[in-house]
Amino acid sequence: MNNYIALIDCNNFYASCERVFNPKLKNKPIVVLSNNDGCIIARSNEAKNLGIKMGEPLFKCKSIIKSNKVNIFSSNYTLYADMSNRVMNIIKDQFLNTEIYSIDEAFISFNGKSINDIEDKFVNLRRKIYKWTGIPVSIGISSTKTLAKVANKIAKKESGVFFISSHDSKEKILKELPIGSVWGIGRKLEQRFLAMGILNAYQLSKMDNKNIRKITNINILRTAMELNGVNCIDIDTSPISKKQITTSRAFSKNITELKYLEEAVSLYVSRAAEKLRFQKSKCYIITVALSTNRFDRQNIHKFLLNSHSFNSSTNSTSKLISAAKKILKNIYQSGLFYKKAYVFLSGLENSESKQYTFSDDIMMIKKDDNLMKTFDKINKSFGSDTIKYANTGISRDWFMKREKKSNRYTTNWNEILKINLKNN
DNA sequence: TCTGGGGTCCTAGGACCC
DNA sequence: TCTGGGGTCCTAGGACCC
Repeated sequence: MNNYIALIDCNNFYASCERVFNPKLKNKPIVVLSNNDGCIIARSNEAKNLGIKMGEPLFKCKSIIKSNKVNIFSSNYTLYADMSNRVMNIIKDQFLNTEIYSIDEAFISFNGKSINDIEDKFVNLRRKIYKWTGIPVSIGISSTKTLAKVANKIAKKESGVFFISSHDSKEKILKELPIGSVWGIGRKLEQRFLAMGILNAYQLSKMDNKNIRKITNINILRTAMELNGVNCIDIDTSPISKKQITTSRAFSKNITELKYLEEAVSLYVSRAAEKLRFQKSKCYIITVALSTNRFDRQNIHKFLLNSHSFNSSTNSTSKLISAAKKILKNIYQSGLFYKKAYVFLSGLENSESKQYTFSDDIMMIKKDDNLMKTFDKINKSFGSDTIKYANTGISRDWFMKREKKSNRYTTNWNEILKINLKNN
């Protein structure tokens, strides 16, 4: 019995989610946009073949989109998160050691005997996920996470399941894999390696360890070792708490008035505090930042930021909003055109094992805890924002633009898919 | 007109301790 | 003339991931 690692990756995930509920989109080009309908963040294969690039601003590829009748969608995270849960549950049902790595990827660790058995198992899993959710996935299998990533790239191009099984095939594959396509090597490191004549994954795997360590960091040494089949990056099956929580978003238009900035920042604080309570944490530090449009060539780009420390950690939305408003007043400069606001929560600790001090008013803290518990419970049962803080804004004119959003087919009764039997 | 959001980890350097 | 050795913690900034 050998230990293997598989990477299951949903194909063009957001675009595939849209397709599940709209079969007319089959074989048609689709793109999904970022918040504010700004950039392309997902493409179907047909859209990729038209030369539309990942991360490209929409206005730059308008003409290709128009002439090829590409279907455009604003991002619908409610739908994508629900579809992701469905896929992940099927995987977790079958494999004990599953790490949900991102919204559309999961690593699993398993023991296997024969190559044929293993391939059969994953061909079936792939079929099952497609049948039960409508989402196509690719599965790469090998001995380490980094090699499973490599195998997955090939699976995407070929039959959907790919197993790097023999030493010889691995060598050939790594020689054909450009250095910049290795997991963990970004743009900067790619340039450095190319300048040194390290052009592909195979060359990296053959480099001297001390030399790698000298020119890069410990992570890249791990990557190189993983290419040689040595496990260095563990499967993490427990969802660990985040060490920092961020909520930041660009506005649909520039804001100059403090009043609207207060609304936006209060809303972002509410969201961040919800995330904080969801992972059962409290924070000591809140940071608020404002930024002007970094693409505006007429004006200097400004990034204004300040923090507040609490004597006693908190996850109360009211306390956090009140601190955030003070920071905001302090950093705000009139006459600037603000495009984006940020809220960071840091200095996190477990709320259930919190240490109190003599100066803590424990009765008040318990009261706050209960209030927040009720607040979250109501919003969970009746939908997000059923109750909200009034200073997070009523009309929210600055709120992000999402003009091409599809329905939340799976989570909202009013938006459920309707089938017209007459036409069938 | 128009350019995402949310994370993690590592390193270097400073402050400080004995 | 001459100025140790070893450690921790914190922070800012850089690089990476999806």
